[in-house]
Formats: sequence, structure tokens, C-alpha cells
Amino acid sequence: MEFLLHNTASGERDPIQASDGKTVRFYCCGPTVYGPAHIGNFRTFLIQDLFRRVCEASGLKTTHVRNVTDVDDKTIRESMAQGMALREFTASWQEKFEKDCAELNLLAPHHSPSAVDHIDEQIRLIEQLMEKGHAYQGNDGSVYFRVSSFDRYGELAHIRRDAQKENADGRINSDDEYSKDDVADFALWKSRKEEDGANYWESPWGDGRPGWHIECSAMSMRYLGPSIDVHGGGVDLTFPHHENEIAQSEAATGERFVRHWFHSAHLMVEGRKMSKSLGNLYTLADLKEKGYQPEEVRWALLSGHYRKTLNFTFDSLKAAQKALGRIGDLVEKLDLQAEDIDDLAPDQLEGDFRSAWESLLTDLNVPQALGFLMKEISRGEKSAGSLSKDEAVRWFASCRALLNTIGVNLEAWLSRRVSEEDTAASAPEEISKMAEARWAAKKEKDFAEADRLRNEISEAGWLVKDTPDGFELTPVS
RNA sequence: GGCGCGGUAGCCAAGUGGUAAGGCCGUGGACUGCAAAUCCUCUACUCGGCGGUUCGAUUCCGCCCCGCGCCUCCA
Repeated sequence: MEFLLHNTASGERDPIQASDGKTVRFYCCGPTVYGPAHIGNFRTFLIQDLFRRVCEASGLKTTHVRNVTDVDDKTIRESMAQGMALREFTASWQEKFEKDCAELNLLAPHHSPSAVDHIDEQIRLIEQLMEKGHAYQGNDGSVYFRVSSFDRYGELAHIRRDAQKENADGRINSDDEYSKDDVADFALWKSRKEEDGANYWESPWGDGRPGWHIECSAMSMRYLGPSIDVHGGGVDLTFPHHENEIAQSEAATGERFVRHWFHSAHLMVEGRKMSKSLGNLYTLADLKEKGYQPEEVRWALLSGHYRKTLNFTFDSLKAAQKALGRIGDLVEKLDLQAEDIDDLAPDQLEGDFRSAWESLLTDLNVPQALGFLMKEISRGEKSAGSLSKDEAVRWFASCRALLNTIGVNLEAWLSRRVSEEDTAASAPEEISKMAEARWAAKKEKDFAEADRLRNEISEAGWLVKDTPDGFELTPVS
């Protein structure tokens, strides 16, 4: 079965293919490293990671490039506000970003080039555009791409320039409109400004810094060649960022820049847009602080279809937690030596596991895949006791294969759960004493006293669980 | 104003021209001295509203209402 993915450019589900017959080369627009990444950012990167995993599980090799934007208005402004060198500032945020990525089990891209490290490549690309007459220097010294020189401009976003210019409620009106020949033209090279401080580079057009769009074209070409298989990003980047990338790349090389455009929808939180003022711009750290594990966050963020706005709620996070708990309980009940069990290839899957895999191949339909997965979980729960060893091993291997494809690391989640149980066992002495008194009362069949103590312990924030030969204490969140 | 996406049970969320996956929550039950956990069971005569096409529409078409996105460097 082919891996089909919706292509923004064609508007259809197109098969994913390696144009060289071997390796799918794909580029993803990465983070601007000027602050903590929030779960909305991670949704996009998670979806790209899923895309890569499905490619690889289906037998395709990949070369995955995700850039780091480390020079723009925000990075410059913030670094200067904090009195830090740009590179020092961005490096610290990049490090935090990569740590979060690792916790969310995102595969590290094969290349993570930064814009600052590729100034030369960007300058060379702009030179080509100048030579071919697609770019010009404005009277402010900046270099602009001449949109009218590229006929196919607007094709990706399905935007007609004439229609857009007329009516934008005055929104197309920037400070530099007198420097550009046309308001739609965009900066390739920005001339040095005082507020940029020490952050400028030499170029044939004077000191300055690259515009935003050019970095992606330059680095995509540098690592993947002039024409690539897949390019991804958040929906908001479709226009103008990706449209501009196409224009400048194709104008420079004369080759088709990207065959398959892949965009993921945004996130809402509890039914509202994410925004600083609403205080719902959660980071991974925020959610961990609230007691959720990265695997649960990953599950929740992936639980909606990638082309549809996802309403991220704490209920869905709890549902993810519960789902992982069910899987974990079942796996423990099966009592298998996981490390001795061989990995299964997707085409060896059977039943609803198989259906789940096919859902992933059909435009990354994760919600449907999870539906099939949970059906198999229910089936497993019902038959866990009566499975033969072989059946249990096959069930487990299938389940793990699917979870791995989705990128949910069950083993990591389980081991964290075990270590949590260990720490939870150490309740304060006061609580333990009450619990022991209760156990004694229970032994004496003094249930009134036992219940009284249970309530008291409960009010202190702990839950008593009786087991066949004793009790356990767990904190109530 | 232009372009685009979406409105499916209390909540999250798939899906199909032929009669609604899955999860969470909730219900009832088993178990338990009582709990917790676990397991079993049940839970949308209906898919934003109104028309149309059709033997038949939640699924196709039209209009309307509501939400969201892009149209100046936001994943």
C-alpha cells in the first residue's frame, strides 16, 4: 500500500515517493529561537516526525532537514534587550528546544542548519537572483525580490495578486513601501540598521542581514539540492513564506523547488485561541509541572488529524494518560520479556493493528489509527488471561510496532511510572502511622475506626489502597 | 473585502451515497467490610439550520448561522 499525503500544491492526496528512487528528501521550517517553544509549535514538529516515521516504517529512507532561525527581528531585539551576544542568546534557546524535542521523542533531523551559519549561501543565492533580474536594490539599500518577475507567484496559496492588492483593508502598507517597487516585493537582504547593533554581515550590497525567507531556500538547496521531495511547515507559513521560497528558489535555479507541500493545522486550547494574554500558551515544562508525561503530551497532540485544527484540552491529556495506562497495565499483565521480542515490520501486522497502519498510510490519519489500536487493546484486555505465549508475544510485538511508528515510547513511559510508584511509597511518617493504625483497625474488624482513619488520611491528601497483604499510599493530585 | 478550513453524543475525535470508529466522562454490574484499582455492560433513531438532487444524504449541491486561519517576518 502506498503512503498518500495531502499536497497543498495540488490539493490532492499524492503518493510519497523518493524522486531519486532511494531517499525522501524533506525540509521543515524550524523554530525561531528567541523564547520557549509552546505545544502549538510542537504539534507541527510532532507531525513532521510522524511523517518521517511513517516513511521509514514503509521502507523509504529519509534525509530530514529542519532549520533553526537564529537571526530576525525578534532574536536580535531580545538578545540585545538581555545584553547577550546574538549567538549566545539563540544557542541557549536552541538547546532548550532540542531538549524538549528529545523528551517528546522526536527523531533528530539529519541536519539542523542555522541561518547565521549559512550567510554565504544566502548571499550567493541573492547574487544569482540579481544576475537574472529577479531582484533589485531599493533606495534604502535593501535587496528585494521582484514578485512581478515570477509568473507563478501565488500558485501554492491560490492567491491572485491583483485581487489581494485591491482589498486588504489597508493592511498592505509597510514602512518601506517607498523603497520597494511593489508592496508585494519582499526583502532578500536587509540593510544594516542602528537597532541591529553588532548583528550585521558584509555583502555586495553593503552591511546588513538576510531576510527571513531566503534562509530556507539557501539551506534546503545546500543540504538537499535544488529540487526536493517534501517541504513542511505550519499552515500559517503557506503564505507568504513558502510562496516566497518557491519564487526565489525557482527563479534562481529554474528547477521545480518542491514536489510535495505538507502543512499542518494549528492548535486551540480549551476551545480558545492560544495567546499570551489568555495564559494558555503552554510549554512542555508547564505540562510536566502539572504532572503529565511527555508521552502523554505527544499522544494528545497527535490525537487529531493534522490538517484540522486540534482543540487541545486537559481532558484529552487525561484521556491520553488513561490510554497509556491501559496499555501499560495490559503489557504488564502479559508479563513478557520485551527485550527478547523481535520488532515487527508494519506489513506483518494483522487485524486492527494492520488497519491502524493503513490509516497512517492514508494521509496520516492518526485518530483513526488510534481508534483501531484501542480496539486491539480492548480485545487484549478481554483475552489477556487466555492467550498462549506465542499469541501474547505477537500481540505485544504488533502493539509496540504501532506505538513506535506513532513515536510513543511505551517503555520510557512505563519505566517512569515504576519509578513514580517507588517515590510515592514514601509517604510522610505521620500519614504512614495513620495508615498502619487503620490497617490494624481493619484487622480487628473495627471498620468504623478504619473508615474514620481513611477519611483523615484522605483529607491529608493521600489515598489508601488495600492489597491482599497490606496497603499502599498514593498522593492525590 | 479576497482566499481557505471547520461545525458529528457532556468533552475530544474518525468516517461513509445505504443507514454513525475509538477514547474520556457518566450509568449499571462483578470484585471489595467500605474504598481504590481492574474487568464486564450500557450510553448519538442522529451528524449547525433550511432547502435541493437521489429509491436513499451526516456524506453531493445551494443558501443561511456560528467558529477558526491566511491576506506585513506567527508552527
